[in-house]
Amino acid sequence: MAPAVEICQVSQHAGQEVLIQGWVYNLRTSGKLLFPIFRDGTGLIQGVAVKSAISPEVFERIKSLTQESSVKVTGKVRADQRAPGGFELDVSDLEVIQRVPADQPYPITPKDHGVEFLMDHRHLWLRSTRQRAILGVRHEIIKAVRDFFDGRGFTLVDTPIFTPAACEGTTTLFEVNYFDEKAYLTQSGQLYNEAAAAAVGKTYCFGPTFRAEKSKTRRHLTEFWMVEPEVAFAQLEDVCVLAEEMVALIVERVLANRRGELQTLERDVTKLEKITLPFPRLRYDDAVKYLQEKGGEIQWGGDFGGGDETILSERYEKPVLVTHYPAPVKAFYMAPDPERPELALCVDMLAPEGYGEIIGGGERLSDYNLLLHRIEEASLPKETFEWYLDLRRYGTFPHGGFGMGIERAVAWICGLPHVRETIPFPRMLYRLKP
RNA sequence: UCCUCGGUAGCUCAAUGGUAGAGCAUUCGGCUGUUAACCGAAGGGUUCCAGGUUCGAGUCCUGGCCGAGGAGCCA
Repeated sequence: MAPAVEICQVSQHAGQEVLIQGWVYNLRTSGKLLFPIFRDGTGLIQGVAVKSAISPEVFERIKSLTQESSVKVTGKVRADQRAPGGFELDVSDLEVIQRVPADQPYPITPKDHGVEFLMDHRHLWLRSTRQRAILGVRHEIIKAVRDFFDGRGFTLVDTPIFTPAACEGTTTLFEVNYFDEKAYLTQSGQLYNEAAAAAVGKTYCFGPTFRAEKSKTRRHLTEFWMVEPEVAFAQLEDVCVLAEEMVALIVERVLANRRGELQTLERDVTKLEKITLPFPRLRYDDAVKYLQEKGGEIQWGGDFGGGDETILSERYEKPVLVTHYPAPVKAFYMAPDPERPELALCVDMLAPEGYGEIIGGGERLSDYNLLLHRIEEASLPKETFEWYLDLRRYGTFPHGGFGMGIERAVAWICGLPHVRETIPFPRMLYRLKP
């Protein structure tokens, strides 16, 4: 029996007989020649079956294959310039695990499909070459993030998904029944990260977050994954440096390890190759001036709209760090600028090519009285924040951190028009299935 | 939530208010190097739903359902 080999490894088995286990990607016939293409999750390989070279039963079995039927194929690997992957398989035997019935064929054909149809068949759509490439890049980005923090002495501390209250207001929270009381699905691990930072100094969390925003745009999901580092005694500049170094590493790793995927996605890698340190910095004041010069409607004190972000991010070839926003547009826990208390010591990173905000963070408020005042000002329930206030009662400390939405980062690096393809099973305003 | 656009064969789309059609997919046939193969043939329809106008509605009107693009808000 020939050894089982993954398609990505066939180049090491040229001239040998191997067993490929996978699915039928496509089948072309030309009289007494058959060209089935197989995929196994690691790649594609074209098989060749010549009628005169194999048994009539095997020939008929291959000829009657349908798209996405599962098979075990035995054959000899041969280098061939005519084959799409450089190697093809001279099929000698084929076992059908399950033949997809012809009267109920695989719905996703190699032709065009609409968004709704593909989203309804997301569980099958994932098998396509393009979706597999995105999954690969997403994996690489997450691994790079983990390696980045692990390599710098950060401790991963998991934060809860059920929470008793909002981080930033309750209007955008998913409410769930928690026995006899209400709970909410977390929208950020931020507050818990601050507790963890006092325990381990440098921490990060990575997990799903939920926002019940009725946002229907190309950059919104109701469930998305976020990585959030928090560092004791870090100031705004430290946070900015941490953020840009993390993003630079992510891009470097994807370029180093996922060239093939980027090519599949037809990503212009020259744009990614320009993502080198340091990234440009821009204060909110100057950003507003720039936008006004460009004819924008924005007034000082307002937050940027999607169009504003696009204009700002298209000004640079690298991500830009925008700092010192007016405090009212930011979360209650942001530290004020000692020189201009109306400003927050915060930073947003806007990805280039109009991809918008991928990172938000800054220095946290460490003064007990001011934090209490902000909580009351925001009409937040003080009782549920008692534990958070404890962090200021018992050895309060300056600290800062940020959060990066994984899906927006994946969309940017892959060059995708919509975040729905960046996560295996997207949850959106009008999409809960499959 | 608001604005705009759309819903016709399994899929992608056509069809002046007048016989519902094409490509792909499926089935059958042809082809010994195909590259989303090609060539020939066949089967395949509650035109999203409910009303209305009309001699006649896929097409026009009203309401609903579903989806897409955008806005606000955000990562």
